[in-house]
Amino acid sequence: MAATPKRPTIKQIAEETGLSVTAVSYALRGERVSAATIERVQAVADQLGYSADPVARALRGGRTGTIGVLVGSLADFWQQTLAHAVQRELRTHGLHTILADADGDPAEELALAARLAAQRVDGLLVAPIGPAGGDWAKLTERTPTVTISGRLPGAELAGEVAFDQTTGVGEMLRHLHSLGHRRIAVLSWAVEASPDRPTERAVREQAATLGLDCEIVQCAYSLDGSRPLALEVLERADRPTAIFCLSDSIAYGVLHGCRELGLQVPRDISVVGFDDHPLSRLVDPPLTSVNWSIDRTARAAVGFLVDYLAGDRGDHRVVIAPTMVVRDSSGPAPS
Amino acid sequence: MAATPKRPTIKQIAEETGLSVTAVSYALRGERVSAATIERVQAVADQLGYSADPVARALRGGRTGTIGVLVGSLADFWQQTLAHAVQRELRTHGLHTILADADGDPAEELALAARLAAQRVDGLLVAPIGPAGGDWAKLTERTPTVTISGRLPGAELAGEVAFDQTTGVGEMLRHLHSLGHRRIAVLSWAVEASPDRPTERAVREQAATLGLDCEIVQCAYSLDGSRPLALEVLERADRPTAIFCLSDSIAYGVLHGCRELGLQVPRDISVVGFDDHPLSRLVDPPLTSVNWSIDRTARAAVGFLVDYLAGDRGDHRVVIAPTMVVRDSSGPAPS
DNA sequence: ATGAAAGCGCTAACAG
DNA sequence: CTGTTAGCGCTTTCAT
Repeated sequence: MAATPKRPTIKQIAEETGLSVTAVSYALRGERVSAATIERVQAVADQLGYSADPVARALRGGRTGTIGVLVGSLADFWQQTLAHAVQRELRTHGLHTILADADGDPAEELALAARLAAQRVDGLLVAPIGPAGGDWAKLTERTPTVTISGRLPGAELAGEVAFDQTTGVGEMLRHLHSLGHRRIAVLSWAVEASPDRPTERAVREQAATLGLDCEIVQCAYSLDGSRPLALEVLERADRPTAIFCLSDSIAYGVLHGCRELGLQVPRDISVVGFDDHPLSRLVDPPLTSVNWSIDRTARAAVGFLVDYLAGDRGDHRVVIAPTMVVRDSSGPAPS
Repeated sequence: MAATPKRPTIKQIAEETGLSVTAVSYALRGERVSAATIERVQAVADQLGYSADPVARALRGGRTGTIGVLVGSLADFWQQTLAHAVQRELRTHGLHTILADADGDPAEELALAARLAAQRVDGLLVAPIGPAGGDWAKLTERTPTVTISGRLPGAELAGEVAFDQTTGVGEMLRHLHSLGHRRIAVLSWAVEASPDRPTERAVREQAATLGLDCEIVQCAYSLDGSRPLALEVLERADRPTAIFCLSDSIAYGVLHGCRELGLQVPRDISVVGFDDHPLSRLVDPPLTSVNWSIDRTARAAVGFLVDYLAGDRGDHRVVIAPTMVVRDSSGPAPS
C-alpha cells in the first residue's frame, strides 16, 4: 500500500516508444498520427496496462463521461429502483454514474449537486425531494441538468420529466371517495422542510373539490420511518377510514403497523400508495397505488441529457401520466 | 450554459487579497499564516462562494474524502439496501460515496473498481458477485479495500466482512429437511459466470450430508429475472417441493410465479429466501429467510476502512453470523 | 509570515 | 505526422 507502484502514465509510454507525450496522447485517441505509430503506442500501453487518468482529464477540461445522479432519499424503495434504472440506462449510452443521496434533507441537495458538478460530471440528473431551496441558476448554467419530478429554483434546465401529480392524486382520491371514504390521512415526507410540494397542494385542492376531509401528516421516509407514525394515526379515537401514502415505502410501514395492531386491510382500513414499487403487487394485501413508469422516466431523463450533450437543444420536456393500479388494499369504507 | 462563468479559484482570492496563492492555500486550511490573514481570506472566499476544487486536489494527491462502493447488482433489493446503509454510514464519518454497480457481471467488477481507484477514492468497499476474476493485487495494493461477503483473487485487504454462508445454508436446509422436503431447487445467480461460489459449494455439501436432492439452477437476478425461470421450474412434472432462493429478490419473483400458476405457498410448495430484505416480512406469504444484519455489516465494513485510513492496521476481519427467520412461506412438504 | 516555482497527468495551440 | 510549450487548480518544498 505505501509501496505505491504508481499507475502508468502517458509519459512512460512516451519514453518507452521514444515519442513525445503529445504524439502518444494523440495516438491513444487514434488521431492524426500514422497507423504504425498508433499500433506501436497501443502495444506499449496494453503491455503497461495503461488507461488514461480520469482525474487529469477532468482537470484539463472536456468530457468526463460521468453523469451525476442525485436522489432525494435512497431510503425510499422506489427511488432506489429509479436510481438503478437510470444508471442502467446511462450505461447503455456508455456513461458512468455517480450516485448521491440527499437522504431526505432538502437543504443538502444543492450542496451535493455542487459537489457532483465540482467533480466534473458532464451532466446532472436530479430527482429532488420537494421544492428545493437555494439558487440553482449558477449550477445549472454550467452543468446541464435534467430534473425528474420536481423543480429547482432558478434552474435553467436541459430537460424535465414531470409527473402529472394532479391527475394521479385526483384518481386516487376519487377512487377512495367512490368507496365511501370521507376521512383520509395523507402521509407525506419532508412536509416541514418544503411545505409547498405540488403533490400536497394537489391533495388539498382535489380533496376540497370532492368534499373529503384530508389531513396531511408529516412522515419520515421509508418503512421504518413510517411505522411508528402509522401506529400513532391508527390508534386515534377518530381513526381515518383510509390512509393515502405519498410513497409506497411509506405504505409498507403502514401495512406493518396495521398488522401489529391486528387491523385488517382493507376491512378495517384502506391503505394506498403512490408510486407502485415492483413489490407492491406482492405485499399482503397487494397495494393499490399509482404507477409512473420507471422505465419511461429513466429513459426520458437520460435521453434528454444525452441529446443535450450531443448539442440538441430541442424540446426537452415530457409529462408522465399516472396509471391507477387498483389492488386489494383498498375497499369500502367501514361503516 | 456555454457562457461558463467559471467557479472561483484560489488564484482569484489571491488577487482580491493581494496575497500569493500559497498564502491563500494555507490560510484556507488554517495553517501557518496569521489569524488576521486567515480571516481576511475566509471573508473573500465566502463572498466569492469559493470551495476547493476536488479534482485539482485529487490530481495533486492526498485524500479526496470519497469512498468507492462497488456492488454486484443493484437489481437486487438487498444490495440496494446495503448500498444505502453503507453510504449512510460513510456519511457519519464525513465521507462521500461513489456507488458503482457491476450489474451482475463478474467480469465488470475489476474494471469498475479500477475506475473508482483512478478517480482517487480513498478506499474501496466491494461486495462482489462471486469469486471475481482478474488480479486484484495491484489495485488493492494502492487502494485500501474492504470486502463484504466475497473474495478477490490476489487482494491484500484492509478489512473483510465475511458471511457465515455454511451455517446459513445449513440452517435453511435443515429447516426444509425437518419439514419433510427432499427434492429442492436452489435458485442462484451468476452460477455460470463464477461456478465456484462458496454459497453453492455449501449447498452441495450440506445437501449431501442431509441426503437432500438439491438441484442448483442458474437464475438471473431480481424479481423480473427470476419469474420466468420460476415458471419453468414450477411447471415441471417432477416439481420440487421447495425452492430455496439464494436471494430474497429471487424469491419474490418465484412467489409471483406461484401466484400466476395458482400455486399456494406453502401448501403446494415452499419458497424461502436468503438475505431477509426488510419487505420479506410483508410479502404474501411472509418469506422465510436468513438474516445478515445489514446495519452490522455496513458498520463493520465502514469501520474497518476508516480505521485503516486512520493508520490502524489491527485485525480487520469479522464473520457475520446468520439468523434464521422462519415465517409462513415454508411448510410441510406436500405428500 | 509569506512568496516563487515545480509538478500531479493530460490535452490543445502552435509550430515545424 | 510529430514535438514544444502552456496550462487546468491545487499543494508543497524551498527560499526569503
